[in-house]
Amino acid sequence: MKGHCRPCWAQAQLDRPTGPNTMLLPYVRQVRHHQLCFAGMPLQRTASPRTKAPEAMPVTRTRPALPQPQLLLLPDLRRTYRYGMVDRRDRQPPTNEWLRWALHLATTMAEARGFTPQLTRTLTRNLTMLLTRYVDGELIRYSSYHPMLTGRGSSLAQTTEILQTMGILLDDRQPTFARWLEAKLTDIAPGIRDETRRRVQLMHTGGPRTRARNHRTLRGYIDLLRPVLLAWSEHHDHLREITRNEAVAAIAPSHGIRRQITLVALRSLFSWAKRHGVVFANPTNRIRVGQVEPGVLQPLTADEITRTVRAATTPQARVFVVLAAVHAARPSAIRALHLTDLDLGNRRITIAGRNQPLSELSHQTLLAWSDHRQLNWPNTANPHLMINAMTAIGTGPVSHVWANTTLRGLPASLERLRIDRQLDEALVSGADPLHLSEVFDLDAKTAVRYTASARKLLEQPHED
DNA sequence: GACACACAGAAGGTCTAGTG
DNA sequence: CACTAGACCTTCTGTGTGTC
Repeated sequence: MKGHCRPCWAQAQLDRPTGPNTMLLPYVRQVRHHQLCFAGMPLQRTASPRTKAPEAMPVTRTRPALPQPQLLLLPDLRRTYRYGMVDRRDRQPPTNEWLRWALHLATTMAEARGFTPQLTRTLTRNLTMLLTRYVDGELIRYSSYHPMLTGRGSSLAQTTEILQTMGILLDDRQPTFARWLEAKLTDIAPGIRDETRRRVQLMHTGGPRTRARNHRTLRGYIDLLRPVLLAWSEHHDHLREITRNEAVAAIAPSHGIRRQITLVALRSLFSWAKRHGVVFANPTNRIRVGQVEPGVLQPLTADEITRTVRAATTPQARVFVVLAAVHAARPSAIRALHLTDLDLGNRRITIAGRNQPLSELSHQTLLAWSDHRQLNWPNTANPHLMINAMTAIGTGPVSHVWANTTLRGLPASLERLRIDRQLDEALVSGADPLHLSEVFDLDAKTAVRYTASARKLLEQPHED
């Protein structure tokens, strides 16, 4: 056993409980066992990060010795494909050790994640096709196999993941954000464009003194900045030529929140440019945004809520509606829920880090969903509570569109349900911000905003 | 120290094109 | 057919700062 897979050792490690919810345990066992049990391949011994265990814990495995990779492209994909169509019905292991390794990774992945037989076959075929004639030192370009696999409806993502795991993928896809940014910066004067690109890219990736911003935030900024930068490009070649008056004039046409964000984006750009010596002075200094008056949050009517509840006919829609309407959970928090966050035995759930009791309705809804999940995807390794046919073969969360699909077009969206729940609590509690903050773990200012709306509603009751 | 205001960013909703 | 990613617009939330 020394230096090789030891299922007994693995089992002993896995017999330790992993958390309050045991639903995940079989999957964890399966995945971790396969990570350890790599048949036919020697296992390297590594010391535990916490304790020195010189003769134990075979956790990482070796792969065929990989020389320094060179950009040696597959010369002729059609030829490669033809060679890939080898008849493997004799069940003999392939002679190429890279292909053997890839096929083992594929089998492991398929078993661990509960792939369908068809998906497993497709993945095997792809790898056979790509690696039958593979030789040490080659890198396989993503763009070289992408058109061929997509044309065949193959498991492109899984194939790419395995090549990446093996370290033989040359991912030449252009990042979506970079592509989008380039398109947005066209027709802008080079001196302005280049500095803006530098700033936005830095905000996107983050740096030693800059944390990475969400791409949606940056998209919002650029959408508002583009008309301003285009107008400046007609008369200027560089950011340092922009005066304070021009900055004021740039935000003058917009109003409300758009004006606010435009100024925030300009200020962010120029303050960075000033710090890095790109401009001599910051033209956005001392320009005030002005206060955007927050509106009064309005409660949903009984009819609106009824329509949404009736529309939620699928098990997953019921979970989203109940958690939003009863626990004021955000859709993103629901999508991020893991099985381990749910403790049906003790009737508790942890949403966004906050542990809370489950109501009877929530308990019943989640029980129904658990049954549905187990029935449809019994072998999935995805640790998320909410999964669908596509995410069941992976480990990621479902998309935000899927969460809203059944409620599309209805007045009471998940977000409205969440807000309505918090507003309702504010009305019932006599507009007490402390109570609201306690119940929903809200920031004090947010709680005050809700209670302010509640007070206005109590003074001027809604028509309904 | 309390408060109001300003700022910065995240996330929701919806639509469309593409993928498996 | 079910679903995702991306795009666009809108809205909500949390933190920082200036003033009294």
